Amino acid sequence: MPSLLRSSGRSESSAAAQSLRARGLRLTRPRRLILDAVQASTAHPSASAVYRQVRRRLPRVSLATVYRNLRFLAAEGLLRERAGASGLRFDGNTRPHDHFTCVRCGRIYDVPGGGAGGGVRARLAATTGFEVLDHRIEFFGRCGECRRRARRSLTTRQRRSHGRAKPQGQ
Amino acid sequence: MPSLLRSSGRSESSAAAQSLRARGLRLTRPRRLILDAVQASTAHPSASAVYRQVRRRLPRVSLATVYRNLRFLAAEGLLRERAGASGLRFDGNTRPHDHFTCVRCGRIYDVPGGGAGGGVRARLAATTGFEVLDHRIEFFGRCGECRRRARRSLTTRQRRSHGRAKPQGQ
DNA sequence: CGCTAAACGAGAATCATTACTAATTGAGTA
DNA sequence: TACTCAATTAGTAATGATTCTCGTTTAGCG
Repeated sequence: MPSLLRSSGRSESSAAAQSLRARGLRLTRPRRLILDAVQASTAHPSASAVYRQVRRRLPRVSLATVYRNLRFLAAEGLLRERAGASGLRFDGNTRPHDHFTCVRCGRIYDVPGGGAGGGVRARLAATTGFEVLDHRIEFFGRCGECRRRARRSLTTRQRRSHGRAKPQGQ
Repeated sequence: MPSLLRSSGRSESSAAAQSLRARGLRLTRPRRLILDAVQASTAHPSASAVYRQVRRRLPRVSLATVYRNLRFLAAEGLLRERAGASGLRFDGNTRPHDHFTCVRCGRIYDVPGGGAGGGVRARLAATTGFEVLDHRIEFFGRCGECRRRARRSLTTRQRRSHGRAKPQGQ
């Protein structure tokens, strides 16, 4: 059949695609969708979350393809990989920033950061003889939403004279 | 058989043991050996590294026991759990400190830290409405040993007019 | 078109971690 | 010292995430 309505028209013309092409690499449709899924999310998705998302548009995509490309895209610097208590996560925000993890709901928030980073890093470089190439700062605590929820249930508890509230995992 | 040569004499008298005992918990021999293994190491061992170590003195110990107790001891505050690119690691140093991971050899070093921490934390608490309970700072780069190694091979390379050095994983 | 390397999909294989269960052990008490 | 009960264990099965393999498809280029 002729090329009517071909979902992936001719080769990508985005900057990313061109940069890859120059090295004999391709920004295929699965790859593009995986990148989009991560970049569109602020939730620092896991590999399987990305898989679920990409599947909506490309139902036959394989989980292996998702893993393979998350790695690939991270190596190309188009996204960032980060390991934490909740396993591997991916971050479409490649600008320097810090993270805040809510210990109650498990959500990971981006926080402006960067500012203090330089100082922290300089301090270490001066102290040790190590060559510091990068650093990461993570905060743990309770996000605004969970603080409110906790306050509310605390009030309820006091009113009803009940036991302690049960925290829920992510 | 009667109790000749019982490897674990009478109950532990360490502060940790007593604190646990007060709550009906025990610092058993496997548990004690697991704690010792982590505390004796500066290498931030993985669960299986601890397993290998404990096995030397207690060959019949089970891997499940090691995992169970690493968790238990972390919950009791006797050691710290940390997740990173190289999976779950355990840290016998419960004082606040930061970490430096060498991207070449994979070793994780403790770095004094703490000092700058407070400021970093205060900044975030002020910026967002989040309640910050804890934070973690990690540095990445090349440790002294690896820098020396790199310099040496660089020299060699120059002498022989070769291509770029191949970094080796951890 | 036809070629070649890049990339894919499917499923097997691997690895770390957790769950389960019957047996053992420790600490207090009769 | 023996008894009892809950805590803890060893061993092993189950789970879940990630990686590997391999036969097939596809993009880009002559």
